[in-house]
Amino acid sequence: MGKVDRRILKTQESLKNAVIELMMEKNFDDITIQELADRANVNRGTIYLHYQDKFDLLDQLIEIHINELGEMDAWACELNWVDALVPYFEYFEKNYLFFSTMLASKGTPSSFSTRLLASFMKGFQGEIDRESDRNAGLSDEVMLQYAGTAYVGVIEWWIRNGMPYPPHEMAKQVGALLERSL
Amino acid sequence: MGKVDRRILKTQESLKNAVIELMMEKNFDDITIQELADRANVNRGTIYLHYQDKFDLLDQLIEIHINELGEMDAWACELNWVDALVPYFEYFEKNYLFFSTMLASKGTPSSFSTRLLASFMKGFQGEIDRESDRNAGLSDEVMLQYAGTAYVGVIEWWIRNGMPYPPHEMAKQVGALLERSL
DNA sequence: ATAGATTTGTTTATAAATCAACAAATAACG
DNA sequence: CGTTATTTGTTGATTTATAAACAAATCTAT
Repeated sequence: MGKVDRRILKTQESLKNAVIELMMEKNFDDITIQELADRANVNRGTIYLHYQDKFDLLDQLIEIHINELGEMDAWACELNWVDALVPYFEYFEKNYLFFSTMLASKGTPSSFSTRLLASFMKGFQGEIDRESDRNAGLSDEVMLQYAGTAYVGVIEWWIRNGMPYPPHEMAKQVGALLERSL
Repeated sequence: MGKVDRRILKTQESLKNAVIELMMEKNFDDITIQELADRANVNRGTIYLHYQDKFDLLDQLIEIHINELGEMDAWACELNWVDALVPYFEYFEKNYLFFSTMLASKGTPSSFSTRLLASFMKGFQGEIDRESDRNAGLSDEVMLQYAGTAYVGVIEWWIRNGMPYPPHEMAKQVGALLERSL
């Protein structure tokens, strides 16, 4: 895709930061378009040039992160689980503000955790061990659901508790557990 | 004056921050217009919509601070010296990055210290004690030059040394000294 | 010194952001 | 309920920022 105009990127980043900031201060439903515009230092009308409404804005913000997480698969598919997880936890750490806000506000529209889970399960699909007979009698569906919810659950816990372990330590432990599960 | 378009303010602030940032990294003369544009995340041509060249940009940046310092006189003219100085040192502290960069780079065009000195001397003019005969035999010129250079000198020292005393302490000491000098 | 590469300052047309004004939808409240 | 106020989404005219291209000036090496 050709390069996007610099102004668009600036505006969108301001708005995305504004959403995160405001969501830390109040419920998403209580945020008004004017507030978003003020916080992002952008004209109210400008928002409508990019988004349908504030829900759309939040959706796109979520989508960006889901996509970025998805793209990390390509890099990781050659490594073992433990090493593959390191960049993920580093990503969570880097975008701590976003994830903690997203996972904290339970009333978030288009449930963030659900989308995260779906994304992870899709990423796990090719990784199930069918060469050995270790998983004979286990269905893909169950295994994916099992590993997916476990992974999301651990991330939620880690974020909510202020990231008590460094990313590489999390990768090591979670990687070992995932290896056993798939 | 009517309110300025939001885009103008954003662009100018980005550029002014960019100058300060780059001046901390390299000599002003070595900074290129393209670098400024990149750092400010602004098109190169946009710079010419606001400034003649990089010298003009720096000049206007300086002018803003000189003017803001000048406007503080109005607030302060009723107080004694010590109290009057507090907001000044708070201002220096708040804009630490600017002042330290400006006072550090000796090769700065349109010598910043000189302009600062002129501004202070002008502010001191009405403050010389002519009611008592304490200053009989002393010319305004000498007294202004004396107090002005002393004041600028102390500020330079304070900034260069990482502001070793809090603003109110500086105000107290410098205030006492200025009271004796004028 | 001079050939080659950067940097500069200007110009174009185009795209994006702005402001102000508006009616319609929602919320707040007596 | 009804009425006031707020928020929303859209519009149109205008301003600002953008990218790309250009010649001229300045820097850099050889």
